[in-house]
Amino acid sequence: MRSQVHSSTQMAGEPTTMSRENLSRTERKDLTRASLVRAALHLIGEGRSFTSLGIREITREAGVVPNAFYRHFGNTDELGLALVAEMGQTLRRLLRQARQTGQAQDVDLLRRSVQVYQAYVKLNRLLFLFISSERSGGSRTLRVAIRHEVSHFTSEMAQDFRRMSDYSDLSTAHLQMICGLVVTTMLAAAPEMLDLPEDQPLLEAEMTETFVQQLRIVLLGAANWRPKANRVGSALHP
Amino acid sequence: MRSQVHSSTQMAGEPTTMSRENLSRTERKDLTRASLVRAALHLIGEGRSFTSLGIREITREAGVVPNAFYRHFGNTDELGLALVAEMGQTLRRLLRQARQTGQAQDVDLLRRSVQVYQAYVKLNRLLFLFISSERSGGSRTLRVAIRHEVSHFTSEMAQDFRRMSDYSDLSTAHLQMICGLVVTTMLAAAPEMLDLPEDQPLLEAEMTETFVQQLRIVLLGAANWRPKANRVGSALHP
DNA sequence: TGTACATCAGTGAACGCGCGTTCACTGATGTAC
DNA sequence: TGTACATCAGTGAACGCGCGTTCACTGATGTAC
Repeated sequence: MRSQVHSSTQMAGEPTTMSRENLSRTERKDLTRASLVRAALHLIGEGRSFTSLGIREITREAGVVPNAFYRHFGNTDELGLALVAEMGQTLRRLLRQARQTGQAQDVDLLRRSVQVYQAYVKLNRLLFLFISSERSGGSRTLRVAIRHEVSHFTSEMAQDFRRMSDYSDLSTAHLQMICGLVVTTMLAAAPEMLDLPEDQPLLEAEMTETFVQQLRIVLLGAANWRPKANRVGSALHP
Repeated sequence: MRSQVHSSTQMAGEPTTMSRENLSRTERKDLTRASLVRAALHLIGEGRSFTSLGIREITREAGVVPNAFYRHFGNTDELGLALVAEMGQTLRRLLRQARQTGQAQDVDLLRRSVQVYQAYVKLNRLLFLFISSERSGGSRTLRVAIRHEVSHFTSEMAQDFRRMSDYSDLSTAHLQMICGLVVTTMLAAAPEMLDLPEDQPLLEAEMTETFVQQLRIVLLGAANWRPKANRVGSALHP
């Protein structure tokens, strides 16, 4: 293993420096794997799109020989799937935290949730950059995987909605449709949050406000909306 | 100019075969330029992402020597900007057509508009594939250009909303916010429409229905929503 | 109208480069006895 | 516990390939007189 220390950023995959000593072979392998994943994320953070990353580029960043890549992944898409999995976990954590926040009786549940979301997007900046761009940009494999995670997230959110009195009489399909709208709005907001210049708190507050208003409109609409009977039928036989 | 005929697809940029004869130099140049743009779109249609297209690949598809590319564009991003411009025109045409459709007194304006939109997405399939994937995936230059076209489109839509009685008392900023939500929903729906298998009319009807319901919820919410006074202030000084 | 010259869209060959992937290897870690 | 062998994460060199970009060019089109 090279001792080469590269780039000044903290590699989150390696808890402490020189931690490779006193580890089993499996543990060391996992560290290398993690550092490949972190390297890819780090390159994304420098403005590269995941799709355009190459094996040599990633291994160079991770401080490992190109060939070593194949001990962990068959190709870059497989590494991408690891990132998608991480994204799935992040979204699940997000929902859990939003739920806790919601249980404390709160004057403005929506605004609190938006703040939780915003904090999450900033905290997981690189992951959100990744999914924003690969959700429709990248390889078919990645797109399918991301869509899968997102629809899973939507379903979990629908479960939570079920418990709220405003929506308790809606069918599962309709709840899914409503949460789909919420999730679309959330995911569209993420890249805009990430593009904001750091030193513009006013712009950020404005954007947050717009985002809160949009979600409020969606929820207001959803609370007042009820399906008309037989609409699918009439769409099929107009 | 090579006489090589390649690929079985109709090149929309060349109105009739052998049309190059009897044309001025400028006209021929424009034809080549158009065929480069069509070539890029065609490759997108084969599942390639625009970001990953190379100059050699595009010129090969256009039946022209790699070097010729530089007579028309400095790099692939410049070609992308041509596609963005085309997209802008398409969106403006869409709005015009939706407006005409709306003027005929119609029992269900929203559903009609959705049908117009769906037809447009299918008709301009490759363009919508392009913007879906480059909107957050590609180069910074392209992203900015696309975002610019989209916000222009949003503003025009806000103008149209202003004339509707349900929203006539809202400020420009609020109309923009509402239309932003509508546009986000529309753009998110496009790739899903395009991913549908051709031979599944039931699935398509279901998706259309979901899409109509989502927009109905947004409009219903927007019609009932009115801004609370001083909200930005309270967000800034919580 | 005819001629001499300028322009310039597209050609064809060449370049250096970084890529993905292969191969045989090394030497520390793990395992069986 | 000690020894002999197997495993396998990471190495280093090499390969063939397609890429972007350059250069001098060709010959039809356009222009000036």
